Amino acid sequence: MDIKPTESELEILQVIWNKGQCTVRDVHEELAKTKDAGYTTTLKLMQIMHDKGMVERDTSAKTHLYKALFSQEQAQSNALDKILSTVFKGSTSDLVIQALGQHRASQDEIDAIKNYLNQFDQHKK
Amino acid sequence: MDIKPTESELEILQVIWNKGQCTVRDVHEELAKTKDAGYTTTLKLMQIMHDKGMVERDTSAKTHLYKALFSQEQAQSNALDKILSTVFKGSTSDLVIQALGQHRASQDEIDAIKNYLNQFDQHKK
DNA sequence: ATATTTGTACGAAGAAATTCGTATTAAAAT
DNA sequence: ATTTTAATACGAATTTCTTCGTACAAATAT
Repeated sequence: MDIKPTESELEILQVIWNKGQCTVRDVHEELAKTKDAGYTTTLKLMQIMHDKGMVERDTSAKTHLYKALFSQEQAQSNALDKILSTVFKGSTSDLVIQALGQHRASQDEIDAIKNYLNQFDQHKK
Repeated sequence: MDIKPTESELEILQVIWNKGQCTVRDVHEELAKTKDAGYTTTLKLMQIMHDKGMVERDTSAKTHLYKALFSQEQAQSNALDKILSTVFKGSTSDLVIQALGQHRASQDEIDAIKNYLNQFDQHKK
């Protein structure tokens, strides 16, 4: 499958990933908090996402229920690949260092990353 | 300034960042290696980028010379912000760990990151 | 039962990004 | 000098994304 959600599609997917399953209204109310778009706009977008095969939906009841057909992790992986190739010349370490420099991580987060790296070392050894 | 290059614009910027300075032909030949678009398409895009204030150009000679008006680092920073908010729920450590897991870093890269993290610690202390 | 509310379907307008053809001019080659 | 090549300018077609209005159907409230 071709995972390349547009900007608006990602906004919607985020809501779906959070709730696991959503009606159009769920998504719309969530988006309405930070944005103002009409209800039918959200509806249409979700229908298009369905046409594209990004989400599935249960139409057994009047109000349809949508689920994502790929995980947030897959989207993350894709997003990383994309920016790695478009702005980081493929250098993961550049990306990591820049990310850490830019958004101060908490000590816990830093520890988590260190642990991760250490695990890696042991594995290599 | 508003830095939000489109997909095609990023492809072009990459070439410009690499060479530092480019003619349309430079860019086009580079892109032609992996893509096939007409020369005037690239030209037009670069003109639009100029209109948008993304690049400057020296028109003193017949063949114009283009330079980026923002650095790759700025674009990186922007790209990171964007995917952090759209697919990583703002969690830098998630992003970092996923990036490391996905693209095996070399030992040198891992060391570089560790050093970076250690520096951070000392600073905090 | 009827009116209102809540939902989907869908066409179409609008906006943004991409692509390309043609005109024109400047430089280079013959 | 003239022809050919290489460049820019720019309008316009195309495609993709976004937004919204209107039509209609089902559920709910009166």
